[in-house]
Amino acid sequence: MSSISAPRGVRDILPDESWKWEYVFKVTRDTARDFGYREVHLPVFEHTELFSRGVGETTDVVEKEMYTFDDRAGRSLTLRPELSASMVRSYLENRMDKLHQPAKLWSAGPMFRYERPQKGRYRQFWQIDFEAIGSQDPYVDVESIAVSLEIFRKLGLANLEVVVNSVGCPVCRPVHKEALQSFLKSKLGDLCETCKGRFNRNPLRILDCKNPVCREITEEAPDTISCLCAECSEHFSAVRLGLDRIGAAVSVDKRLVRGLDYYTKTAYEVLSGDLGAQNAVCGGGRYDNLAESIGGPHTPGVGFAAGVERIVLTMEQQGRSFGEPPVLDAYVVSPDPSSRDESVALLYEIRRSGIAADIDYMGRSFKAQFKTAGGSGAVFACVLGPDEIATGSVTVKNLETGEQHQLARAELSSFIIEFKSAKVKKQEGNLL
RNA sequence: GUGGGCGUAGCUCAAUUGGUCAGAGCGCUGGACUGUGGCUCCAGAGGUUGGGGGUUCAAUUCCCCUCGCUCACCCCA
Repeated sequence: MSSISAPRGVRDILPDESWKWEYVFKVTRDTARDFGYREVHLPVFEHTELFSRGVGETTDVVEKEMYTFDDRAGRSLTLRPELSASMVRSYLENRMDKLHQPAKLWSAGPMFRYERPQKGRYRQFWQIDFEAIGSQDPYVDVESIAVSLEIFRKLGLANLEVVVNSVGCPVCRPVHKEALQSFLKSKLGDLCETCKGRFNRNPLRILDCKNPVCREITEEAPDTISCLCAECSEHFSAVRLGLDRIGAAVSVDKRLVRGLDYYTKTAYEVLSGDLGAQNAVCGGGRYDNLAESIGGPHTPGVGFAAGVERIVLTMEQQGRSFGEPPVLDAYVVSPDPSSRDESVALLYEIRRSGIAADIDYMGRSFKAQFKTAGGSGAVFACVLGPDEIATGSVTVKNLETGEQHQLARAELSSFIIEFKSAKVKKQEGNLL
């Protein structure tokens, strides 16, 4: 095959899968409404500076994973690798600080990172993102975590591990950094190569290293929690208390460190036990300095992002329901070429009444049309041939029961609609 | 960016220790008396065995390169 294929690391979400995504988005949308978050649509590319300053120059994401290019006017633009920076940019640019606070916003869409593709890791991947900007109340942290857990609960996700930590603020971070560096100084030679590099640039990440040797060494290392300033410490206990109060099963992981520089205080992650190495299904936290780092006034904020591919993957792994896939209500069958025009007219008639319907466009035989009708998932086959035209009727066959009768053509739509609503009621009855 | 595994019809896979026309199931298309699907039966279409090069009388099977997939490192959603 010499035809063009999709670039590495991206994939097509085809109909057999897209309806599952729809379900995830529906649950997300409903939950957003329940929690008072409103949807925004943000651009897929931004000024490169937004990310280099917002996310952090020394982060892996910015250093080696961004899709950056110059546009025709020579501006450096970047395909967004994450959403928080854009969300805060939008908040500032649209003066949302003048509106009711905090601004509770959510969004969903594709993100782009140049990484080696792997299970649950793509170069274009979808995130759902929730941000609450403008408040430093610990209960907003709690709510942010709660939103994500509620979405996962509704989706039926199990085998999740929710971990939380506090990474401090500009006051306590340097204290911890120093304590950590002086602790590690003598052991520097034993650390893995990447951690040696991290020692000066980003020592915090050494705590997060999965290398067993590094883990061993950092076992006794000072954690962020022990170095928190009074304010951060108080905030963290309030968050934990709040989580407790709402009954969220969350454990503290002192080693949890997020990869993006803007996080302050609360950091949290939701891990799935049914994914491979890429097991983070959701990550987030507080970022009280993000707005400042991109040139705005000091503005506190908390949020999280969840990976849609990973959510769907986990759900599939766990055999969760995605609701019902969309199917047609009716398939119009034309027994004879002479009646096709009328059949098409009927098709549009019933579609206009809100019935999902289709017809053959391949010149198939009568028999084959029925076969297609059966395969389409439609409950009804509606036959309109010379006989029916002569009597102003249409023959309706219930493809599930095999029952068939002739109706006046004008009654067809209401017949199908009534059947559908009766079916829905029956399903609801079964649920009760 | 680094390593391991893999790459045969639309899909899932088989086969040739290098040698006649590369197979099956599912799917697709058509048929099994005239206007009725799902089951069954029959038939058909569809592959220069990811692409390129090399070794050989001969390669889908061996070697190299490349592209892609996959898993792990890394990173994270």
